[in-house]
Amino acid sequence: MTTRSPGIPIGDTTVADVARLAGVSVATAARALGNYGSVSARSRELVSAAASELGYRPNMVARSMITKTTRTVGVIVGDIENHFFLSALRGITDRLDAFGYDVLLANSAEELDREQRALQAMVERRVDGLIVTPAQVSDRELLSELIHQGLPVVLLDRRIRGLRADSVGIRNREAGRIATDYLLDRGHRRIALITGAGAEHREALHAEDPRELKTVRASTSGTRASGYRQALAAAGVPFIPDYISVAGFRREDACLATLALLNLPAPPTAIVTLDSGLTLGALQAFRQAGIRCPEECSLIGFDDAEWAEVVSPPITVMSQPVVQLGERAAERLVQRLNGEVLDVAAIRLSATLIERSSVAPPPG
Amino acid sequence: MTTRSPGIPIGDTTVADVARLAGVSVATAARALGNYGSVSARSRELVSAAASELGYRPNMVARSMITKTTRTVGVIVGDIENHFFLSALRGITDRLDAFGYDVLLANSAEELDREQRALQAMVERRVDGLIVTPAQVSDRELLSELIHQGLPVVLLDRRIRGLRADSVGIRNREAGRIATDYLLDRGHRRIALITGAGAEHREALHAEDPRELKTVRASTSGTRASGYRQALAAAGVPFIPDYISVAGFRREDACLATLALLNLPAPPTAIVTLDSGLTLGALQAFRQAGIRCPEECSLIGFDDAEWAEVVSPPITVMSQPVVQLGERAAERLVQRLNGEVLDVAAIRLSATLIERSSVAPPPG
DNA sequence: ATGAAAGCGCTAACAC
DNA sequence: GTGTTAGCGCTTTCAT
Repeated sequence: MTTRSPGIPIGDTTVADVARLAGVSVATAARALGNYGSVSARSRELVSAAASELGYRPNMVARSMITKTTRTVGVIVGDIENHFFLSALRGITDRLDAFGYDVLLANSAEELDREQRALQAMVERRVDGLIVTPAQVSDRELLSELIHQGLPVVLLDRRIRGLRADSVGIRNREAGRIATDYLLDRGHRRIALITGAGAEHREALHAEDPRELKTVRASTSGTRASGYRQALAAAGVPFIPDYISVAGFRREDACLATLALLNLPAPPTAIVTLDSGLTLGALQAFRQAGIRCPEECSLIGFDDAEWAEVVSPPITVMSQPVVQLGERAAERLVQRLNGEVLDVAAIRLSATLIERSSVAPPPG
Repeated sequence: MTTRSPGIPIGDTTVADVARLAGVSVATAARALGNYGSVSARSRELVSAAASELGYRPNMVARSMITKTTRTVGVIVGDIENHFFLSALRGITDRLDAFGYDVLLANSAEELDREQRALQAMVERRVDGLIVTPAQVSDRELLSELIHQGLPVVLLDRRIRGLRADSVGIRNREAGRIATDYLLDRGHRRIALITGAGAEHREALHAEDPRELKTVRASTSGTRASGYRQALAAAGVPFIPDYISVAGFRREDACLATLALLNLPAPPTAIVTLDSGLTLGALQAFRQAGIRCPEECSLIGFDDAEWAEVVSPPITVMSQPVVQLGERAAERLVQRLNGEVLDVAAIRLSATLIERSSVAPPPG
């Protein structure tokens, strides 16, 4: 039940008003309201009665002014429509909520300037910490400066070389290796990989010398590709640059890439797609080209999307514990927010292979 | 290039510091920095030089204190993992970003107390406005009070009876009718509908008297169901309560519901699912029961999910312009934030039917 | 165009 | 346990 009359704008009544009505000092009222210091039971009652009569609502911005903490963390995601971020966000908000933090959300849309603007805005709003999925081509300048200044930052999914910040993600190389090994074990030798990495990484990904991959190592794709090459090498299967297809980020790109792969003189008998959007694209290509999966071409994807077991064939995937990833990022951040002194850590969780029906031995 | 030395915490330098270094008054420095009032070109230069030398960063919280505006809008979504909200969020953040507003995000997880807490937190943080997808069972008390106090609020997707707030969504009755008509036109007479509405709506949805639907009209499901019944009535097809299946919100619920429907003495020859998760569940059930779609049972879903055209069969859906819905909500809110005096409006966009291959004439 | 000074609503010393 | 007071960093009269 609300005792106050309607039409009174929010924030019209202050602690001073409450104090006056309760017949106590502002300090006492503030203590009672803010639940700190010591207040007698009687004062507490008086104050809370006055507060509810006046419809008092604490003003966090005034409080932040003094305490220099906003209990807000900024979250910058690369692409808000990507299911990965969505689930991660779920983990982040749930955990953060439990610790009493609110989330200021920004979508960089993988654009550098939007990321920078978001970063700027968050600093000006004095967020207590940041969880960031740096855009593909990220300017480490500002982020790095903020970290130096002591702002707690945790990087999600992607890492940035030389940035002294915690990061949370899966063991990408291992995941790439497991997926490839799985295919190798079933007899595949012509295994293609479709990645969504930016075109700027094409050369490194195609290079004969695996050490070139170092330049793209910060990207999840580069690391997964490196796992793929490790697996091939271990099995004595030669690396064929043409089998690495650097598609764009959209599904259509992956569809085209798959079609191109299928038209190669020696087309692959199996394909690994590095994210769920790409998997969808490959599936679409199979359909268009009339290729039966897994009979004619096997497929293994990344990320266990909601549709993965409903499509036909149900897709075998490397499943990332996405919600957990978000949770861990939030937890790590909260530790720092609590003032714990921690070494910079790269928190890695394992992706797990979920066997379904999109992989079979190669034809013939 | 950053001129300041590292290690200086954010917010350590204030306008006063800048003013001192620039040799001007705080007022002048503030005017130059905040880009208001009038400042001579010379002062402006002096100030901005001093500012960058000191690495000055405006403090929005102090500014908000004075201006009583935070340039922040709160967004409360019902289920952050639902693709619908995700896309809507994309529309919201993009538009809001363009207008210079930041987003404070909260996930109510369809729980009333979390919604209330989020609302409370946002008020205390003095957001300038709110975009809310009220939880299924929403307590209109607080929201209603806030609206009365003049806080701009726009409701997304769902509406709340008796709440004087703008709302944005699709024409649900029309959409329900179109989907049903489409099936009717192809000869179906036994058409089932699977909704995710809470169990509390089961009775009203099953009632013989369509007027009962009024009680669930605020829910999107109720209104869509009402369109379904309109269509049946217009075609002279009797309404069969058993054909309305009130599933939970999870995919498994829909799967079970579909299985039950299929086991009816006179099973439906077509099914309408009211959201994409339910569609996935129905598909799963078809697979489990070995039912061929559309040959044995047709299916028409709501929401054009990314996988809709890749599954087999590709699903015919009522596509909601989700991103646009988010954009319109944001735009409407900004208008109010700008002080425009507007009547309360229910902004309705149309859903469109996307024909694919999950609908065929009934068997036999 | 500029400056001095008065707060915004709250918390944090510091007395009592 | 309570009150007084001094700010937090900024904007905003109101003079000049």
